[in-house]
Amino acid sequence: MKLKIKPLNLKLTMNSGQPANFIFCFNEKENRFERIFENKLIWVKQEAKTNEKKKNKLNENCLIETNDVKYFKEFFRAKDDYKKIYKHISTDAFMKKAVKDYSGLRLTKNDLWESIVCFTLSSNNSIGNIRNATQNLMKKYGEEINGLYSFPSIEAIAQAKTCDLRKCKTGFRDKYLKEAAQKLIQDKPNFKKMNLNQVIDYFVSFKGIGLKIANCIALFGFGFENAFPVDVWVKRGMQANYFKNEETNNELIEMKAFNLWQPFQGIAQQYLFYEFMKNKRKK
DNA sequence: TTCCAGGACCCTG
DNA sequence: CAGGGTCATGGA
Repeated sequence: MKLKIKPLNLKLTMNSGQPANFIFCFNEKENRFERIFENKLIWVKQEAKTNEKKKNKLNENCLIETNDVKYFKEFFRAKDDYKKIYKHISTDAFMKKAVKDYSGLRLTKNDLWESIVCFTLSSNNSIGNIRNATQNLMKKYGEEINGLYSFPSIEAIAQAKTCDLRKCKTGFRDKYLKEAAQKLIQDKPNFKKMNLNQVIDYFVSFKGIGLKIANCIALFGFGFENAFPVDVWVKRGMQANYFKNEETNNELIEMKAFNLWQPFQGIAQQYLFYEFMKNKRKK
């Protein structure tokens, strides 16, 4: 079935630092992203007509094909009005360029438990390693369906042996995963009644989860688009653009982001991250 | 070999 | 509460 999501750059979105990057597999033969969800194979693809010269305008490149419209409507947050969002976060020349360069990068709504695992693994880690560890966990603790593996259940990780988690290349984060699963089972938190700050406070109480990762969970797992994860690159980018390149603290950075982009700080953050890192990585 | 990856913990002063 | 060492793992 066809689904219209406007705007959307599928590859950019799926390969960005969101949980999809770690969980979905790219099927080269079929040219599509696929995964197991609720015991069935779901997939999505987009005709790659994005030649470098043909910039993605809002109306272009928005048609995708999928076998699960419902899942991907929610996943891509189809209701988000990016025309309005782009206008709102294009506060200066830097952000205007970021929006232009990464047009079609969408915030995705991810499963909460999957988000917790992926971002717990992200601590002092690289994208490649996170992906590798996630896939290893899926192979060992997920269920095989059509040659792919589902994401491990909370119970499976709660009952896993720490040394077996370690064998999946989770590194020192092995115990964090197990403890998080056990804590969730024990707490039975009622997230529906929680606002952004309550969600962040709750997850910061987990071992291995600090403010940055808690904000990532709030942003990608809950869909709080006003969450604002501050990592090293966001900090540098914010300081370079809005603090005359002077050293500052996260509190002032969050306040600045609030003043500039509220309530879309989380989406602005993604664009700022990629635009700034593109130029500054490798010195 | 050394350094670093979209951090967080823990110990010091 | 600010600053630094430490934590697995793999790639450059």
